[in-house]
Amino acid sequence: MATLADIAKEAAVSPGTASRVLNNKMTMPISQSTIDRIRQAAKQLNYQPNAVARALATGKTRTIGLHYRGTTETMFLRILEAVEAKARERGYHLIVSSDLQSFSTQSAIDGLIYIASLDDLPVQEAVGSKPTVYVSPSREAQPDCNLITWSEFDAGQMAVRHLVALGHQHIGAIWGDYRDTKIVPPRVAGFRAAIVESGIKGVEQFDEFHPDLIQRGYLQMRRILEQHPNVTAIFARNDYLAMGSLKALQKAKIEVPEQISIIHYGDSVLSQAVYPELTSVSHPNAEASVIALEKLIEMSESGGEDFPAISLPITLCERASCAPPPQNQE
Amino acid sequence: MATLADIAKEAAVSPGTASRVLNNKMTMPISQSTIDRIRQAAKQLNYQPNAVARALATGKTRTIGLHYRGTTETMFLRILEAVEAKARERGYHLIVSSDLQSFSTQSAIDGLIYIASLDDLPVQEAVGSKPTVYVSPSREAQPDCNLITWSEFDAGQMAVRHLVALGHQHIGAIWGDYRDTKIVPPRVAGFRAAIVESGIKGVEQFDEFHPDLIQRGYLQMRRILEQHPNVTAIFARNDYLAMGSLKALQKAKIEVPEQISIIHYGDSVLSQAVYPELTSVSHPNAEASVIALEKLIEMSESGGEDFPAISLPITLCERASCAPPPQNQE
DNA sequence: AGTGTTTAGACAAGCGCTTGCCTAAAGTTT
DNA sequence: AAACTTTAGGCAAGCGCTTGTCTAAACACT
Repeated sequence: MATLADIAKEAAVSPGTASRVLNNKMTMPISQSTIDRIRQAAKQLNYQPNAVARALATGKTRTIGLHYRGTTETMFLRILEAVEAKARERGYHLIVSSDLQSFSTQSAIDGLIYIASLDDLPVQEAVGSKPTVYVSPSREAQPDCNLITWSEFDAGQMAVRHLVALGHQHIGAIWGDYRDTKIVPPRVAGFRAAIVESGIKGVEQFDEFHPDLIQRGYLQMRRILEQHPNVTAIFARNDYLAMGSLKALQKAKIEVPEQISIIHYGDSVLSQAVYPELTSVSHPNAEASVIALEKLIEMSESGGEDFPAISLPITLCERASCAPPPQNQE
Repeated sequence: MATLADIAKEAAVSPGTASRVLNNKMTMPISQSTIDRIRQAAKQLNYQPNAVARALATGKTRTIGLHYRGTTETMFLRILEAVEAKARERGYHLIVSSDLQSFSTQSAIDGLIYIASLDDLPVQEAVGSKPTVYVSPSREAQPDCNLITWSEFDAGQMAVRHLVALGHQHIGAIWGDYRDTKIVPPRVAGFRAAIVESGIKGVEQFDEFHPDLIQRGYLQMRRILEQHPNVTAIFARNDYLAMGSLKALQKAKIEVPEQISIIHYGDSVLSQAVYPELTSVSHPNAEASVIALEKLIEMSESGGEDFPAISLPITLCERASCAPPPQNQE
């Protein structure tokens, strides 16, 4: 492993000069011949700067922490790939952990992306003085909260509006159980608001607990089928619950979407893996995380200030699981 | 941010002594009172050692690179979580990237886990002198290859044997298209060997190209249905192809597993998200990656030597998609 | 020829931590 | 009491790189 001193010696210059040349930090005039000599020596010795030494000297590791947690699971790879591609483009590395502790102990990161899909309270303290950007839906937006967010209310509303537009008059919601989360309630509120605004009938289901979300969706769907046979469309709170609901319908030999339509929140690879492919309301988690990265880099490099919440739009992703309700019903 | 010098001053000792105490590296006797004083000063000043400086001094970053690539997608989170939990336990961090380049440029890792699900050729050069452990199925095992592997042949064989044990006599394989990979052929070989050993009929399908694997599975399943209506069981090469096959069956209103059974290779979250839940032959990718991590740490810390391939067993994960063939058929 | 201004690069002080080596005081042995 | 061993801890040299400051040569100008 060649060091800067090696190449300095080879090129007969001081390490300082070599450093400036190789980093293109020409804070002072340097003759072309010297530049060439240094560059060539570096090439010849296959010089790779020692990232650790550089980090110590500059105080920047060019590494960003990515903290994930919650039900992001099916989305995670998509987020990671997007963020990582951007990081690579900017010459950054990503340290990934689902444990905040591991970021506090070490100080090897320049900043932290905190993806809170559930309701973890962002603990500013935990990361010491490193800048942190939060990616989280519907959080209360304080002035300088460094938050990239989107509206869960809109998500609930959008789902219902889509179904209503198709002609549905009786919609069931599969909530799973959201008593322990803080981000689902706005989604529920959006659902309810849209139900009211459309003057249609909505039924909500959140009993039938089961530790496995897919199973929970299955059980709750069955309950809806038993108790509300006239429901023609279902809104599932997340992809796992949607999978469970679909299972229940398939098992009951109910055609989707001919007899019952399904729409759900949070489109992931799962949505496209099943038959029929699921129409979904999709949140901009990956995009938000990429923006978080860019903000973080900006904060770290140019001493950017804390910023107010940035809100991204929810989108509807139409696939095959929604159709107009059957004619001869209700 | 308190530095070691700060706490040394506070405790009225030299930084060197403080370092030894806080790292429990008592290479020399130190009085209890001094120890207490240092510990207390550290606590009081909320001392967090600077990981970068330590890394520079010791030559160890306590960070491992994780390089993933290929069709690992649906498995990835499982692998990551397993590896990360172990890393955390050992006080290590993980830098994740799907681009090898980003590891070669920086020297901020102590070692690299190279997960090659497809057929990337492990390029030793690319990572400089850092120890690398490969996680890959069925690769030729050289003496000191630092490889954690498993048998794809066994996987193909196990799938068929399971179906045969259930009474199937006519099995179809959905291969997708494996001309561009090096790891699928052994799986195919295992499939064929088991077909021959059982004296039953096997048909294989790998035309009908479509860039999307799920779609490809769908199309190929349809072909099998058309051309080999007597097939009673399907082995899908991977989870995406299995999803597509299942879709095709569901669309054709064929009951799984009552009319046709499905088994596939590579159990992931997808296997459990659909109805019926898919029986699968599952590879030890996550376990292998964890072992890779441990090996790497050992190599880095105790100067462990290169090691020969470690082969892990394939396992069968029985779920709901396989059953005996319908009685009245063939 | 003497003074002022560029130009080109050397020097060295860190960044914060680790660790081999050295020394002083205290205790032990005869 | 002299010589030796132990105990306790200081000292300082790095790790490899960055960067502010200083200097020597080269050039320009009267």
